Amino acid sequence: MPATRPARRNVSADATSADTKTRILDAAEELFMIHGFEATSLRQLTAAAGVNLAAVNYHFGSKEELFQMALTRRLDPLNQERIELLDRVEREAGARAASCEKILAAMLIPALRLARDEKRGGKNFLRLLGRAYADPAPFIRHFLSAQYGDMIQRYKEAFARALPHLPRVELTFRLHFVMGALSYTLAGTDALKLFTQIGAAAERDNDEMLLQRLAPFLVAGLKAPAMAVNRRLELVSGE
Amino acid sequence: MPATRPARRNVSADATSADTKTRILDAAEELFMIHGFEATSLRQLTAAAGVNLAAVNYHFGSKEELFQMALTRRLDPLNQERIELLDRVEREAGARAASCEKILAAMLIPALRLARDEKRGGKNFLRLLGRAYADPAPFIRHFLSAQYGDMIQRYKEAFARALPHLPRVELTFRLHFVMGALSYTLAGTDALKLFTQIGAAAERDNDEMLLQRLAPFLVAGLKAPAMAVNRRLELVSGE
DNA sequence: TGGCGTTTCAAACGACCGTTTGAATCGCCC
DNA sequence: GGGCGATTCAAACGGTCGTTTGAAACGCCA
Repeated sequence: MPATRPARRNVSADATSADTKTRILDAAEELFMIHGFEATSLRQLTAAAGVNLAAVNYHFGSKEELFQMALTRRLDPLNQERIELLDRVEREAGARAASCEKILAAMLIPALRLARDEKRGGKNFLRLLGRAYADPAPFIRHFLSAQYGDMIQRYKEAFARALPHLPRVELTFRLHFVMGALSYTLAGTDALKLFTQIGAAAERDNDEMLLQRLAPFLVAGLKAPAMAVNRRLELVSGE
Repeated sequence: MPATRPARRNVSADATSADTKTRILDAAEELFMIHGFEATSLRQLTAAAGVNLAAVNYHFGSKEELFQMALTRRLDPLNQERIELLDRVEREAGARAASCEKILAAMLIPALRLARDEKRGGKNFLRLLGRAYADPAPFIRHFLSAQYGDMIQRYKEAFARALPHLPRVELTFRLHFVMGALSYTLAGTDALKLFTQIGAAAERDNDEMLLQRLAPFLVAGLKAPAMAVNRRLELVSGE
């Protein structure tokens, strides 16, 4: 009864052809990114990885656990780097509050580095992550919330110190908007094909240029004056 | 050979129990919103609608066409209202360019009205729409692009006049960010459960409060100074 | 009332799904 | 070389999927 997962035996530092688990994870990263969790079948996934169909259940237990492992593999180092950068930014700010720009940079720079590093998944993984944010499956939501919660809380407190005039509730909403723009940008789905006319921008630069342009947009949004009480969204006077 | 869709015969203005097509569309709106397109089966959908399984293929041809029809039903009036409001805003601005705030309001107010109107789908449909933005299925992407393209182009030109100093490429990116924050906000998935501590806000007010708070955030982001050339995203001096 | 196009219905179709099984194969240690 | 756990493999499991079918029920008009 293989209720408990068997332990790896010999971890050969194989450089030429990756072992079964890694091949599965790499294929999962790409296919889940392209098609989403539900629309990706284990049959096409194992075929793309060049492994037997049963290998997923043997090594990971289930399709859901494979998905979580594909996320965790890249997300844990990414989030740890984010925490370390935030620590550093706050240390260097000393008694003063770290600036919005620096805090946001601490959040985006690790993603930027990861996007440039194909060995850590590169752009593929960032798109998978952006996709996962928007996926409604309860196990995905629950997993991300457990995996991201602490980091988000740390950043929220940092932003609260950087924006002391901003009501806490308003900050919560704005971080919500920040996550939305970020995940949508990372996912790169862009249903409206807004980018069709951008043209000559080198493909290689796109992802970092995206985050480079995203940062000032988000900083300005975060620093915007809080919505005035009783000042409704209005089209023309008297509406 | 029922290759062509049969025509409706007697459109009874039924108020008590909606006809089959409407019941299917209502159930589709809710279930696609909750579970997404792939994860929603026609069997649970027709069961929820109280109609026969074959009714979907009879009335709509396929699951994909049903999805598109569920979107179109609400989206066409919504977008038309957006175009009309933009026309009005630009007419009132006269020779001058309409302000960013007004243009954005013309975009958000119809969504706000729809969120308040349960007869037109209310919050459910807005979440379905936000979800559809993030869905990678090619037929959804293609459909939204065809359905939204013209309206987005109109708004893009309006924003370009309101922000004449902003390079066109920068505006394209920023509208991308705007769409991201908007769709993520509408979808309301919020994998990180940022809202858990908001507390006492009345449930009924949430959706309009969301858009009320989103507007100043987005306006500030749109008005932010363009990213300086060679000014990289940086953490500390010299990084 | 009979006929006919529209709609509903139960049933089945073939295909694919995630998962399990049990035997075959591999790689190491005694 | 034999033994044994780890891994791979082909095959099948039960189930669900979207779609199709052909007959039954319905609603109108002649």
